[in-house]
Parts: sequence; structure tokens; C-alpha cells
Amino acid sequence: MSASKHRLYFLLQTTAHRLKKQADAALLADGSLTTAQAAVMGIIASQGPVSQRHVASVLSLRESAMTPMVARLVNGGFVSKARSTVDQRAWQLELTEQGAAALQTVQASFAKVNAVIDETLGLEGVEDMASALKKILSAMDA
Amino acid sequence: MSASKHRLYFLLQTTAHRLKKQADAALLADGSLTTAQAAVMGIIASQGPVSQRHVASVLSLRESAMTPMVARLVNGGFVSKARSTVDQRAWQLELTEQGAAALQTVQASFAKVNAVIDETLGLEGVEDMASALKKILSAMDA
DNA sequence: ATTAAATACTTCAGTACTGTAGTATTTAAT
DNA sequence: ATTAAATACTACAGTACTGAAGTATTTAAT
Repeated sequence: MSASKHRLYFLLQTTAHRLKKQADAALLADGSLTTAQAAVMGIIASQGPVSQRHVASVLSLRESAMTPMVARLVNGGFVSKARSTVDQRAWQLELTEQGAAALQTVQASFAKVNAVIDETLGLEGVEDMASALKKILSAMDA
Repeated sequence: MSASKHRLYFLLQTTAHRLKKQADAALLADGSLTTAQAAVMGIIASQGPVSQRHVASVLSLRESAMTPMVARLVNGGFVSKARSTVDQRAWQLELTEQGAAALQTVQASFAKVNAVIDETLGLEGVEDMASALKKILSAMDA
């Protein structure tokens, strides 16, 4: 049983890695974003002007990971970075027009990878897996 | 439906990342290995003297990732690296005594993280998740 | 008003991966 | 025996994370 547990952790890491690799290849072919960049930009797109801290928090990342990530996005012309008017320490991140367009393109590419999961597991299987993953996440928060 | 699919991919990545972070913290506290190093050493331990190519293949990694990884393990005294007698291109990787001991220590630390999964999902839930993940992996191989 | 604590971000060293382009060795083909 | 293809690994630039230590700025406490 301890062996099966070990295998599940390992299996989860391997599956996540393989899927990420596949998604990165699909995204890079169409748009010019990586999956990590798309994740950051998705948050900026849906939650209006946000701070780096907010993005880091949503993605369970450290602030130190955001500095070079945002720098790459700003450098690529996908994101604009302006000082917050209410808090001089914080940045206000927003998508540029180019960024919004790139995210749109990339979201279509994502569907290809998602289709693999969907066709393999079926609608019910997807729901079951989602609820199981959410359980693990909330268990770790406690 | 497309949104739910996107969420599952995202959920899987987040869960994998959070679990890895937790496992790394647990491992680093007791032993002196990372989860990635433990994964490599686990293969070397169970499959005798192996080449870098073999390890890369089992973990779905590139050979180019193995060079610095093995270098770190050799540098730490966990793994020995000798030219294969049958193929002068290949290395023969083996655990040192220190490496075997470190892996043993670390495997106990792994149990803590595995326990979180096990207690959260239950035995049946673990089996269901494992078979679902295996399905996704084999779908990607085809 | 001054000080202390908290917050938002930066910097840097280290780990770990990809992908492209090499070198050296082995195997197969003629 | 020579050449071509395949194999095992290395080198390097780029992406992406952690964790520790530091700089501003804001908030709270006295």
C-alpha cells in the first residue's frame, strides 16, 4: 500500500509533466506563449489590473518568480506594468492589445490538449478527477 | 465544457506543483535530496547499473537534462559513474553506499506526503485516480 | 510624530527542465 | 574496409521555479 501511494504521487508528477510538455508544444506552434505565461496572462485578463503578489498567490508561486516572468511578458509586449496610484510599492499589470490577442490564439491551442483528457476520461471521469484533485488541494491548505 | 477541461489541466498542474513543493520540503528536512534526485536514484537502485539514456527514458526527460542532474548526484557522493565496458559511449550509473542510505532515509519522508493523498482520497479513490492517470499517459503515447 | 511591523517587490544563487547543435562511438549497409 | 545512420552523451542558451536576504513603502502602535 505504501508502494501504491508512492506510485500515485509519481504518476501525478509524470502525467502533469507530460501534459505540460504537450501543451507547451501546441501553444508554441500557434502563438508565442508558454503555458506558464498563458496562466499568468489568464489571471490578468479575467481579474483586471492586478499586482504581482496577487498573481503569485493565485498560482501558489513566490513573488520572486514573478519578477523575471513579468519582465519576459513586458519585454514581449504582452503585458503593461505601471505603478499603482494607491500603493507606490505595487505594480498594476494589464494585458496589452497584443497580449489579449495572443491569449485568444493560445486558448484555441489549449483545446487540443484538453481534448485528449476529455476523450480519454469521459465527462464523468473528468468530474471525478477534478473533485479528487480539489480534495487534495484543500487538504494541503489545512 | 471547454472551460471545465481547461480547469482540469490547470488543476492537475497546480496539484502536482503543490505536492512537489510539500515533498521537497519534507525530503530536504530529513535527507539531503530533492524529489527529482530521489526519482533518479530510485530507478538506479531498482534497475541495477543503468545508462543516463535509460533513466531519461523512464522519467520522460531529455538526455540533456541528465548530464547536470547526474553531475550533481556524483558531486554529492550519491552516485558513481563509470564507463560501460560494452559501450564506450555510455555511462554505468550506480548508487554509492551513501546514496543508498540517503534514498532509504528519504523514502520515509515521502510517506508523510503520500499519507495526505491516501487519507484524503481513500483506498478506492487512490485506485480510481491511478487508473485515470494511466489512461491519460497511454493516450499520449499513441 | 516616531518607531515597528507588515507588505510589495527585487536580487541572487541554486535546481531542473527544454530544445538545438554538437562530439564520440557503435552498428548497419555497401 | 569505408561510409552512413543511429546511439549515448555533452554544451549552451533560454524558461521557470525555490528560498534567503535586501529595499522601499504603507500601516499600526505607542
